[in-house]
Amino acid sequence: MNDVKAGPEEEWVKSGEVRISDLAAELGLTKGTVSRALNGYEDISKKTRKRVMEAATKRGYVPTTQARRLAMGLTETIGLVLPPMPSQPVNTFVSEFINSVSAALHLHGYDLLVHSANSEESEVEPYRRLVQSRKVDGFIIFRTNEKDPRVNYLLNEGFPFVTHGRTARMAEHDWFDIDGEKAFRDATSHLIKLGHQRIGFVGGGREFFSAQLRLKGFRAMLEECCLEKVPSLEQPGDLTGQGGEIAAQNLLKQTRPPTAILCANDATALGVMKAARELGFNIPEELSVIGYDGIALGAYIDPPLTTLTFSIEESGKEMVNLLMRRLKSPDLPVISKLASAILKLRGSEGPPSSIQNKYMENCL
Amino acid sequence: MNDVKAGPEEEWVKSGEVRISDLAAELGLTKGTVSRALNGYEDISKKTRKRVMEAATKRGYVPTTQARRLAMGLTETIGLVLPPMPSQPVNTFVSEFINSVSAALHLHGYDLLVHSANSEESEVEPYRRLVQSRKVDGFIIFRTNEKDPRVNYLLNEGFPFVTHGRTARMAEHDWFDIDGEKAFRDATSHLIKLGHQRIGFVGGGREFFSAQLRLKGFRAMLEECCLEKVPSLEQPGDLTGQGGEIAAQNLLKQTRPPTAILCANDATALGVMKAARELGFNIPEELSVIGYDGIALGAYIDPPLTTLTFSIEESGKEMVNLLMRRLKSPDLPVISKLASAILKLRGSEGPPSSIQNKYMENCL
DNA sequence: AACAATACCGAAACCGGTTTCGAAATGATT
DNA sequence: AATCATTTCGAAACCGGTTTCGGTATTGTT
Repeated sequence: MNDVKAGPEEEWVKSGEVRISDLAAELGLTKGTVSRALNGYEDISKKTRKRVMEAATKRGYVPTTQARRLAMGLTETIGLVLPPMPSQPVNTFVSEFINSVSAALHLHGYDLLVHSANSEESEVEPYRRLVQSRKVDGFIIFRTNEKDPRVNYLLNEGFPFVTHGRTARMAEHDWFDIDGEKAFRDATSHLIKLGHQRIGFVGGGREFFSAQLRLKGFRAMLEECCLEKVPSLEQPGDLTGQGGEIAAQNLLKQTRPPTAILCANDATALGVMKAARELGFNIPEELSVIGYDGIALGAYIDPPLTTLTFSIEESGKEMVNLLMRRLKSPDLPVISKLASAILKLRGSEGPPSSIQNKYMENCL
Repeated sequence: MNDVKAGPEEEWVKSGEVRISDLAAELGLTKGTVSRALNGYEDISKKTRKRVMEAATKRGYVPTTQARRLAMGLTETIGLVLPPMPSQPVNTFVSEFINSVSAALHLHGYDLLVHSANSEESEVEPYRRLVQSRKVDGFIIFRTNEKDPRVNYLLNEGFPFVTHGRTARMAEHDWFDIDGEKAFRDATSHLIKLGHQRIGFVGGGREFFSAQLRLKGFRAMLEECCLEKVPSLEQPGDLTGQGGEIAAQNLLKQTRPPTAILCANDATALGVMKAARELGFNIPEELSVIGYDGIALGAYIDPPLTTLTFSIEESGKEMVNLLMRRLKSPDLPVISKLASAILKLRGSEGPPSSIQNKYMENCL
């Protein structure tokens, strides 16, 4: 039933072979008229419009995208450049994100062009190429840095884009972000309420703005609860499992190790848990661990990883909305959207062992 | 230094604004001549060619992709349709795959169009749309089923594509695959050599050809080693963590549970490990578990997951090579490439506890 | 010096659509 | 019935390139 019998005398059965001029000739019209009939122009009589549309569906006419786009002067394509993959990609985020962005774009008739970044060349080079060759109408950018060369280039070029994550120039471009500061305030508060007094933090690289904001939220809540800020409990990381391992070793080998560790993402958290196991810390009895990202895998490890999670689907949808708005009216003021993450308790955190918990009454 | 000073009198500074006709006018040539000069035609004198190319680089001329493609009658774009994401996506594979495919395509001057599959419509619908609107020249298909509607459609349409994975019609199309049969023979052999006699298997859905082949390899090695085939030790799965959990419960609640479980992929293996923990089985002392996919996360759980792994980068590269060959000469005979997975020992397997191991001498 | 061969470039068609403009046909008005 | 407004469509330009074909200008041959 899926077969299409294509006799040699009816080669038109094969889809995608009929052009607008064929249709026009068959109907005794010009291609201009056919085009207007199909595109809903008002200066076409109902009768001819009907004739045209029937012939079009009967013959399976679908306009050639390239020609349409050339004529209309737009590509109906959005570019997404994958950042160079870290050697240990725990990136379930990326595929889900691509999926949701692509689906959202499709609703607007747009396509998604995915480009990979060659790590040998400059970060902006792929963007420059795509802009110059006019392959895309706009960009989706994710994993922003505070000072982001991509953002600088595109702003300078006046080329439309939306970022996932804030930047130093966030007042000049549309962006979507998760409120990581609030998220980490929440997570920190949760740990403090459980009784933790010494809480460690493993961040991302200095270049990741979002990681900085998470640290900020962590510090803010500590201060709000009158807990002293201990510099040695704040360790840098690189958002990978390995980075988490190293940071955790630095934390747990201290004479007074923390009773809980907040991690800038789940990959880091997994590294932290690995290091903790190897150093003989039981989780969550002797060490609570909380991650950020909500990767599904976290539910399958032992103990299941408590994490801050957000809807990737929503992220994609919102970003596409922002971008479409920008494309439609380039001169509108920039807008942004901040979504919040929620703390998904799964079991890798709990109250500290009672011995460690002797300063509880310090604060309210 | 990243700034481009664009005075109002030199709007040409902005990239992407100069057309081939502008160049031609400036040089006193026709656009046809300019085009041929830039594209290396032989009927252009060295002198003019030099003039043209210098002017082109000076003015930053880059041909408009859409126009070029329309004129040349090809899209230089390859389509990749993401299968509907399972609710529990442990798909680090997908992003890595997209990345490698995209990078490989770029070397050939091709772009990657990523489309998401709407789960409400037919599986082939996205392909049909992309073919009819002539948005792509070919497809990369992955996660094939034995009877694959997408393959049927494209074969019927005579449209170029390459699959990652075999199908029932693999003699009719180019494909790349990992030798899952051999991989599971190896893994099974490894377990048998460790002393395991009762080995469980958690497969993928019946529809996944690759999962069937893995089962086949498992059975083949059992037979080769004179171990009896126990039907109750072969459990179906669905390549998700949840499926693994359920299957593991079925296996481990038997009166004589297996001492090792082979899983059709890593997500399944994680589910199996979770269920095993909950039922009180220590891994690897009381139960060995082996997965398939080599996801990086497996190294961070406890115990680290032993798995069959292969190079996703190689997969992408090889598939692109096959597809490019096909596009260049559509009438060449179909070819295929089979790569092998290697067993990455990480710690989730070991010898069975001695009590269970009393039938050792049954076989050579 | 006359003629054939070659190098080089212009002209124009083409890819497959969209959109503007004007003219013909139709209908309404007086 | 003549005039005017509307409806409806054809003609042609256009988007920005590529490619074929043919005609000069130049060079090489005898």
